[in-house]
Amino acid sequence: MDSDVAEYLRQLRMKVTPKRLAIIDILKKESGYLSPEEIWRRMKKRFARIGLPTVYRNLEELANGKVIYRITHPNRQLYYFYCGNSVHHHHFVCVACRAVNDIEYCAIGDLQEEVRRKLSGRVVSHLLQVNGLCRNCLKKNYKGTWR
Amino acid sequence: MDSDVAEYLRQLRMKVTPKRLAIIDILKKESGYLSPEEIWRRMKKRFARIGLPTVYRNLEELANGKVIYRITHPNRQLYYFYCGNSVHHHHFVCVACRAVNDIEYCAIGDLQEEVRRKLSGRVVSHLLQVNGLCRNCLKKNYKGTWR
DNA sequence: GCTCAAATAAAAATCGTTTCTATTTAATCA
DNA sequence: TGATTAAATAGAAACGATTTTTATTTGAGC
Ligand SMILES: [Mn+2]
Ligand SMILES: [Mn+2]
Ligand SMILES: [Zn+2]
Ligand SMILES: [Zn+2]
Repeated sequence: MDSDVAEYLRQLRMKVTPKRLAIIDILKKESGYLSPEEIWRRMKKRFARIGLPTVYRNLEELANGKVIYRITHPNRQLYYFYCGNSVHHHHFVCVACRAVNDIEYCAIGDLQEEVRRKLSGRVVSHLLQVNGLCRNCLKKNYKGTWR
Repeated sequence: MDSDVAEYLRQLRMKVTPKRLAIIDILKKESGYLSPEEIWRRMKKRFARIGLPTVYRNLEELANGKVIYRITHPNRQLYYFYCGNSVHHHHFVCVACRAVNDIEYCAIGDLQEEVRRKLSGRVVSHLLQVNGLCRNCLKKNYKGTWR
């Protein structure tokens, strides 16, 4: 359970430090995305000394290693969430409660096809994020602006 | 040609100022996206006095009015481009030369369907951007990192 | 032309993020 | 185990893209 993560970190040639594990644990327990500062606040409950730059650095490294992911937020600040799903997929983000859920559908095949046929170009990466209101926030009739 | 823009600005209740028109004109003439500072540099060739905050403010307001659009860049800074296509579509962005081309294909119907069926949620917006190398940069064998 | 809200210039501030440097720690191996 | 060493960290400082502020100018309506 936690040893998967440790093993995965070793594969990435990253040291298995208590703070790294804690950051992953915090994100695992959260259903939605968090900002570096929010993660830092939670870290301060677990560690007497923990610097904000450490949180930033680890978040970036973990995202590089695909242990965690970023969402694209209209305020253009950084937000991260944990996702253990290793097959290609995208995300449905609740703009009210910040919950992140997997979306299986991806039309990259058709997109590549159109780029090749009409533009003679080559697709290198793509970004698909679906935003909206999750089941719960829909029930609560949340007036949806981004959080 | 330029009066379309003026008319459209009036519809948006925005004053038709020379600087606003110049910003749109600069973006229209560009095949790719530009940063606020790059637009400012071009503006300084046309106006003796032009402040960077004016450029920022106008870019945001024009984007709100859908006269221009943003791209999502990995460095999380602001970039804008002009697009006159008024039907729903997405963009293919060349990471080498910054060219932006329209993509017609959009699977929003299927995505909404999946969100409703599997998550009982409601889609409010979606973000689809395809990145890669355009025809020309492919020819030049450009080693593609983002610009 | 006159009026007034909107737009602007210029300077300053903001603040999320990154960099720097000395210190600590995890991993390796004797 | 203890020594070694590169990676990780704390804390302070810097950074810089973007935003705010205030006085001045300008476009639109009459
Ligand atoms: Mn996922
Ligand atoms: Mn377009
Ligand atoms: Zn995909
Ligand atoms: Zn779409």
